[in-house]
Amino acid sequence: MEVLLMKMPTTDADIAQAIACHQEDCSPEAKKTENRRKLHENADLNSSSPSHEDLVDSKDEDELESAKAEMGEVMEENERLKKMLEKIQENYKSLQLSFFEILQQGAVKKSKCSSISSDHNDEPVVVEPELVSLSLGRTTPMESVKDEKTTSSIKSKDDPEIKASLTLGLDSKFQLSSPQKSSEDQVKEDDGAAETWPPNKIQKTTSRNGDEDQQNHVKRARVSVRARCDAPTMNDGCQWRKYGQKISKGNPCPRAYYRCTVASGCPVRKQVQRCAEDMSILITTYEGNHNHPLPVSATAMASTTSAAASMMLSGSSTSQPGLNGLNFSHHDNSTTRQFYLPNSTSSSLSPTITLDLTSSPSSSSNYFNSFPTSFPRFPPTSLNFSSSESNILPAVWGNGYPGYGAVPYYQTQPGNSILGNESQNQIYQSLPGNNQQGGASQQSLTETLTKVITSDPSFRSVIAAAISSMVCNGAKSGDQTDQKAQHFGQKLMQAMVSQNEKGQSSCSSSYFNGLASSSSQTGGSLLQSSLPFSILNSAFKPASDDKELKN
DNA sequence: CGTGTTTGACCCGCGC
DNA sequence: GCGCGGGTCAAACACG
Repeated sequence: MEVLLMKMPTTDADIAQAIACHQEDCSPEAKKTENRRKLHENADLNSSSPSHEDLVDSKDEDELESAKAEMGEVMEENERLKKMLEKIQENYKSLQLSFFEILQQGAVKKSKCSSISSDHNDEPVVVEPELVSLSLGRTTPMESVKDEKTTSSIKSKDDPEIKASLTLGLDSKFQLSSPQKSSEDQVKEDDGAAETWPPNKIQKTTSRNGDEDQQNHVKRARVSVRARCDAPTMNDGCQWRKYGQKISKGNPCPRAYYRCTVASGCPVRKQVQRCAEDMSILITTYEGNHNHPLPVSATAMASTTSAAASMMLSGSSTSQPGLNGLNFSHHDNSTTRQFYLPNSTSSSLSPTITLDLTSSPSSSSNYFNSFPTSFPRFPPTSLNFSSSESNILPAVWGNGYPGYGAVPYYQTQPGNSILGNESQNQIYQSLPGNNQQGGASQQSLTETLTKVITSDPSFRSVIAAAISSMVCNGAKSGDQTDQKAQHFGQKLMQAMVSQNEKGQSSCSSSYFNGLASSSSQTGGSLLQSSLPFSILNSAFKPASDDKELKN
């Protein structure tokens, strides 16, 4: 029986438990439940081999002893929890102190700058101290030294409470930064959304300086979706009109060009091409954002692409090189080549993110990869949501991260993105510094995963949408792996919610509570029946998430 | 007849 | 400057 119980946890359950056990060795609650389970097993074992004599007495004794043992353990747990609470309080106080200290520094700097500087650069002066004060370790270069001192003096970065606060700070930064966007940027965003294709021609006429160039890069963000599909195109819910076909070099299969016909003037285009190495894999590359309401059936993919694009763009524009000592390690070309749009001029100019919904064994080992590219600014990024392997979580999460150019935070807002640009920053932040090399423990990986997902709305929506895509496909095909994926998604959510309820700050748990509750408000989402995600809410209403976060 | 697809021509960026 | 390759256009065609 015990053997059965030991084997009972499927890989999905293991994953869920691995996520739940992200703090220290394992969270107290998890230990408690584990102890209870063991006690229960003992009781079951005893009861499963009943002797006719002394059955009642031995049972009573066992119960008594087990009850005593349980009480002792519970008391131990209680003590441990008390210590943890004290620790959290201490950390909170020191954080608060450093927070006010930084605020004061910011105020001093502000007064200095306002007295010195002329009137035209007021805005950065106002913005910067706020960003610094709330970033808690992620600062502009100007403040990095001071901030490093303050944060390092508080506690080591490995402290989960600190990390939670860090996430909170980043979200706060995100929230604050949004209203700081100048009206000019807002106009640019609107232009980007209402842009009519072809953008290339617009680019020709408008590309004069770096800012506009960046805007164009933003407009041309691409999301590539790899999925196994027998049909000529993937049914993503949108209406498309084919406007061209070309045989690209290096691939015998022709590439088809489609544009969205749901609304006239919609700038969204997609390219559909079969993978040269595996004809059953359909590579669909989306470009642009829809400027019209989408049918419900199309929201999943649209949210995926939008969130993924904005995630990558935000990361590329705001991350700092060598952050937390992380560097990208280049993957073997043999495993990454398939993700490229081969020799695509546009792909080399455009940031491209790949959502891998296939079950290709060659790609199942990387779930957040970055690839070497000839264009250093926007390296193609891959999110792999392979559903065939049950060991989806322990996979290595990106052995490194690209050294994007450092760009001041307040200068870069994705043109058509409704999402914040914190995504990748948080991913960088959450990743345990040097543990990424080879022997990273599963614990740290799952911890990283959890933190990233819980702290980032856009990334969350990417995962939500991607999983939903798998679930939807599974519903059609009845594939067992997709059912696994669905199960995994539910486990993932449950694990994260429970984990957040336990040890972490209220930040993440309320995040997910809000997320779970918001899914009921969305209405009509394909996800609702299968997953407690809300694509629309998570992808397009980050502000509401942050409100939840505050509460 | 309206809508969508096909396909050759054209444009443009990039590398040599 | 030239060639190559990706992306787009638009006339011709197919289909309901």
